[in-house]
Amino acid sequence: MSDVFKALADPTRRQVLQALKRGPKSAGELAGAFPVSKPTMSAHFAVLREAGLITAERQGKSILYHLNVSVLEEALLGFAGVFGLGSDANPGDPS
Amino acid sequence: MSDVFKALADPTRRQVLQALKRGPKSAGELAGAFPVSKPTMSAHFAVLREAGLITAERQGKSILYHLNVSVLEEALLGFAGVFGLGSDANPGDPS
DNA sequence: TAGACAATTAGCCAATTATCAAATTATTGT
DNA sequence: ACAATAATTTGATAATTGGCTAATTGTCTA
Repeated sequence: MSDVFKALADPTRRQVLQALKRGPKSAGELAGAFPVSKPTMSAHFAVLREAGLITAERQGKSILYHLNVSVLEEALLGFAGVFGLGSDANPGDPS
Repeated sequence: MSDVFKALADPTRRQVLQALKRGPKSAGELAGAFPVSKPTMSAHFAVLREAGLITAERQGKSILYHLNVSVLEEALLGFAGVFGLGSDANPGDPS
């Protein structure tokens, strides 16, 4: 879970996740949308992959990245829940 | 907002926030609860302060730290909302 | 005001991170 | 098999981070 928050600490990586919201995109397509080199983007993809936030799927010459919403949800809402935030009834200790 | 996610990237800092869930605690009290030196904890407090996640209040010799839940909520649920996660109806574009 | 206590700041080091250009791997089409 | 395309890996470097000890600042009390 720490890996997820570490991954989310970088603005570029958060934007990559948002870019994948609508559906999978290729590494090149994503790289083209940010003002950094392809190798740098590749490193960001690796961080996101290792956190489980995205998954890679080879499609011919390209590699398609998919957002893994459930991992994001578990981390974000899970942590929020500890503080009694979010939709939940009251999983945070109400003592 | 990036400051908040950066602050949340460190496990010790996340635990500090949880420790403050029940109410304010002094710097020393918090420092005593973690296996790192006081100066190191002080640096963590500074990061949390600059992110707006905690606020400091001098109380005699001690400094009391308060959790600022609203900042946490805004960051966590705000970002989650972008992905259509959370309690919200559907603020995420449902097109 | 001197001493004790609480916390931060200063100064340093090791490890990690973000970045790039160049080289490498993998795949497709000729 | 070769050339072209897509992406990653390698190798280098600068900046940031997390940690420590020692020194400093601020506050209380004797």
